[in-house]
Order: sequence, then structure tokens, then C-alpha cells
Amino acid sequence: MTHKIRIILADDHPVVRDGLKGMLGSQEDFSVVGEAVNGEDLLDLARKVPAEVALVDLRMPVLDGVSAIARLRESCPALRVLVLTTYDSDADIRRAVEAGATGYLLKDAPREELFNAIRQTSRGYSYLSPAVASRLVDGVRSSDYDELSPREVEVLTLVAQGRANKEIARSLRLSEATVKSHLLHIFEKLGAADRTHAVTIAVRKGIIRLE
Amino acid sequence: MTHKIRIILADDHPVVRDGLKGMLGSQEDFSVVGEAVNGEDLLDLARKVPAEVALVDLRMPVLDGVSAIARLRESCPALRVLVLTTYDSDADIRRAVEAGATGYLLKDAPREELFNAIRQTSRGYSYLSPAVASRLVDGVRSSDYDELSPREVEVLTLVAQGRANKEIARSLRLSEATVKSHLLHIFEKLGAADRTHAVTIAVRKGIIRLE
DNA sequence: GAGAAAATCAACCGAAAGGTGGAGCGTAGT
DNA sequence: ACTACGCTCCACCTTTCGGTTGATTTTCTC
Repeated sequence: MTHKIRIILADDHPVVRDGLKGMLGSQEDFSVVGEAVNGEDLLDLARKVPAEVALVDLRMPVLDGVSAIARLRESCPALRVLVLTTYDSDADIRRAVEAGATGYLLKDAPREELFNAIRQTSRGYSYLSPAVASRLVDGVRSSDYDELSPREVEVLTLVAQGRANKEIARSLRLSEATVKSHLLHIFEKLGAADRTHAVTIAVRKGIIRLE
Repeated sequence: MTHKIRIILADDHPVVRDGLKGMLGSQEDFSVVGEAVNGEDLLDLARKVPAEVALVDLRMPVLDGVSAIARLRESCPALRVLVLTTYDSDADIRRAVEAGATGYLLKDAPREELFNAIRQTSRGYSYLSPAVASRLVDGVRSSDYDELSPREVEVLTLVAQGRANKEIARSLRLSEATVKSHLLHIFEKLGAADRTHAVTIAVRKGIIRLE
């Protein structure tokens, strides 16, 4: 072996960071060179400390994983990003991959799979865990049909808040007819029976978030 | 110190189990005596291995945390349960506490808080992390108003699937009038504007799950 | 520049959903 | 025994929603 693979961890859970440090420390070709507790921390760290791979969680305070990955592409293009998260919604995966993640792994993956993924990623090969890969493929197959336009997402977000079409029209400065038109398209794209169903489907797919 | 505090871990993520093992191993008064990857595993283990504290995650395959805790109350009443999870929805917390959890901690808690919580729990004192405690108090304050009856939850679950009142009535063998009546009560209890809003509120509170 | 979407709006209809005001039954506490 | 509440149902009315048909404009892609 010539060089150890230098790894930066980014996760807001101390337990997870410690677990990863311990696990990776047991492997001779790995070396954890830094830890970040949120996205901004990760950006700072990556600028200062050279590394081959960053293991990053998607849900982090201050700056979330996807945004951090996107900005990492510019500031540290050489750094490969392996997403390690508990969330496996279609949209989460697609967003992360689009933002420039080299790999995507779920936290319930066995240790050997994690080691494997890191080694693959460090060489520039992309790694998707089997469960994730199949979801992505499903997503691509139907993505031309079920992807909502920005405006449609905007409408659906308000629908999720219990707003009536008339209110939504006022909020977005549209006529009620337009709102209804958007909704019909949304139903068709998502295969939803009604507005409520559309919201639950969109939440499951990660198209909209509650709160 | 007379005896070490014997601890059983229950979490389906290898990373988290390793992290906890490493963290707890650094403390002289802790001893990890067993690891479980799901609820059933935990029940088996608790019967075989004597321990003071079980650290359990709520979302686990096969048998989830809350169910496992409830059954642990019967089979191993002496074992104190400290919930350690990422989820902090009102309903998750209340369910866990009602099932018999002695403590509730979020995974983003700093290590010192975790150590503290384990020591408290092992002595029989209950421990709630500050963030969790405030949520529980909020919940209790309004719980008489926003808690849905089993039937109401049943109705709302079908609403979330995009079913019309008439369909729901057929499924549950009710008249449409009864379904509407349930829904009006649901709106009132949750403070929802319409059925869609009721569903999103219920999902956020953990009253219903999508899928 | 043709074609394909997205985004905007109109008018209309029937079917749901939301809302009001009841009522009866059963069971669990106090 | 009384109260509270969950569960069930009815009638009636108003509003909203879902669905159709059709249209214009912009904006991107090929």
C-alpha cells in the first residue's frame, strides 16, 4: 500500500462520528483526518485539510448535506463525497447524486460494505448500495413523468398547509383556474386520487417537506 | 465503585453500535454486555444477559423499539430502558414513555449528556433531554385536546391514502355521515383547516405514518 | 423556427367535502 | 346514578374540489 486513504467525517451525531472513527481506525488503509458537525464546518475543514473522501450525512444543522456537497464541488473538486445517511427517499438520493455525490450508502449497511464503498469512492468509482441503486433506477425510469415543475411544487406545498385553491391563488398571484390546472397536472404526474393523496405521495418521494 | 453498570445496546446500525461501544468503553463504570440489531433480538438478549440499562433505538426492523420496550416491562422489569433515537416527534416520545422507557435522549446529544443519562437511568431516575422534556410538557398541556381516538386515527389513515369519505365509510362499514363526523372532530383536535392539513399535522406529530 | 413543455386564464358542471344541529347507544370513571 | 366521551347516524345547506374543454403566452430544446 502506498498511501492511506484520508477521510473527513461530517455528521452531527457524536455517536456516529465516534462509531465511524472506531470502525475506520481498524482498517490499515484508512485514516480519519477530520470531523465536521455540519455543512459549513465541512467546507472549512475541506479547504484546510487535504483528503480523498468525505463521508457526509444529509441532515445536518446550519448547512445541510446536499448544499454542502454542491459547494464542495467548486471549492474542492478533487474530494470524493460518499453520502452516508438513514434517508433513502427517491428525491434525497437523486438530489445528492445531482449535487455531485460519488456514492450513496445507508447507515444500516454492514461494515464491510462501508469499507468497500470508501475504497471504491477513493478511486473515483461511484458506489451505490444495492437498495439505493434500485430506487434510483426506478426513479429514472419514471422521472420524466413524475417530476413536478417548480411552480407545481410551490402550489403543492401550500396545499399541504391546508390552504384552499382560492387562497393559494391569492398567495401566488394567480387566478383560481390556474391553481386548479396545476393541481390536475400534479395529480396526473403523481398518480394521486386527490390533493391529500398528492401531498402524501410527494412527502414520501421527498418532493416536499412538512413544516 | 462497587459494580460496573452493565449495558445492552439495541440499534440496527452497525456504525451506531460501534460508536456507542467505543464511547462507553472509555468510561470506567460502564460495561457493554450485549448488542441487539432489532427488537426481538433485544428481548432474547435481555432474558439471557443480566444488565442494568438497555440503550434502544425506536426504529428497528422486525420488532420496533416501542413494542420491544412494552414487552421488556413484563419479561425483564428490572431492566431500565433509555431510548436513544433521532426522532423527536411528540407521539414517538409519548409512546415510548408510556411503554415504560425510563429515559429519552436524542442521538445528537453530546457524549457527556449520554453518560449522565445512563448513570441517572441505572439508578432508576428518569432522564429526559432538555429538548425532549419541553416537547413532552407541551404535549401534556394540550394532550386532552389533540389526542385522536383509535377510530379517528383509522379514518385519517385512509384519508391520507386519498380515499373519499364514501370509500372510507365502505371500508370501515360506517355511514358517510359518521366519517364526516369523525373528520370534523379530527379537524378540531388538530386545528386543521381541511383533510389535507389534518394529514400533514398528524404526520408531523407522528400520529399516522405514510406508506 | 418548429415543437414541447410550462404557465397562465375562462366558463362550466356534478360530485365531494365542509359545516350546522341535532340524536341515540355504550362504556368507563367519579 | 351521573357525567364524559367515543362511536354511531340523519338531514340540510354551502362551499370547494375535481374534471373537461379550450385558449394564450413564454420559454426552452432540437
